[in-house]
Amino acid sequence: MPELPEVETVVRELRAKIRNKKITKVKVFLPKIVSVGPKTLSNIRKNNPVMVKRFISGTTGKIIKNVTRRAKMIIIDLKGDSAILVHLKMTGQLIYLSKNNLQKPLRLLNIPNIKPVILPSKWTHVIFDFSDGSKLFYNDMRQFGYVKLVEDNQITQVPELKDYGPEPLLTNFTIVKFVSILHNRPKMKIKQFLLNPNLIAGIGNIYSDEILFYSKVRPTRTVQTLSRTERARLYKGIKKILSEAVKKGGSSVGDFVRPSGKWGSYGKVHKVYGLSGKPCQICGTLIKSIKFNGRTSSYCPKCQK
DNA sequence: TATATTGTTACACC
DNA sequence: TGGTGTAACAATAT
Repeated sequence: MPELPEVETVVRELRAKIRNKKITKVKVFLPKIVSVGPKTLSNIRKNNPVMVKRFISGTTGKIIKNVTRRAKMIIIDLKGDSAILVHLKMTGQLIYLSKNNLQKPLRLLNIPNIKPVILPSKWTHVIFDFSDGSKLFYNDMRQFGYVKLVEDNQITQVPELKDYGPEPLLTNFTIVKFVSILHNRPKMKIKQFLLNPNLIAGIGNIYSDEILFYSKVRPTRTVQTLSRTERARLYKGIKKILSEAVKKGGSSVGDFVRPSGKWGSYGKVHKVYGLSGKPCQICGTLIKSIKFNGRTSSYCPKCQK
């Protein structure tokens, strides 16, 4: 379940591995995963065979200029004014293997007794081959993610990209900006606020729970009830929790693995997410799990007010 | 077999 | 018009 830190981890490792490499071959096993142009999701899902041809011809032979990120979107910049956008959604993976590692079995799920596999697996939907014999695999068990090719001049028309809020780890995301966004949404529950990508980009269910624990604020509080101190703690929490998770290479909950096939270690320091029924590490009170707005939230009833 | 899962969009309502 | 809340959607493992 990749959120900002996981996607950032993928982007950094991928950048180091595939920059300046040439795509020599592209294979698409599941047509609906790929698309061309700044389309909406509903248009992407049409399984268009012409789309697949255009995707393959538009990417084959191109050289990778850079790999960057906006919110949870991976942007693979190609020389010649186009880019491949990859959204991993719930269970997407981008796994890079050098020529020497292609036959090495990988444990692709963070489940103790899962069998190692050699790629492509049954969940591999797209493969990019590079000129040095290395390969990039797009795997996706739930098939919620997508890979789309856009011209650089279309990038601002991609709906999900143009609507994203500020990047929380950039220096231009200041406390003044944060407080003003809060101010515009007085009635929203803080959990929902943190999860909304149009307000702040890149925060999902794991890190919103962890940020709220750090800030000592319950997920059900509305924005207008938050004190000055709590707003400041939330701001600090967003920066701190996300940047520490990036340092540790993400959380590796569920299906997230790094392009190298290794796992991030932030999951080991989760304080509330996935710990429902376990004692709080600060006060020993049992972590509570509630569901609202269709999402599960875990929090400590004593530490979080 | 019913359910849980999550990022994002669609839509109804005020 | 735009903030807000809710439902829907993708597909599969358990």
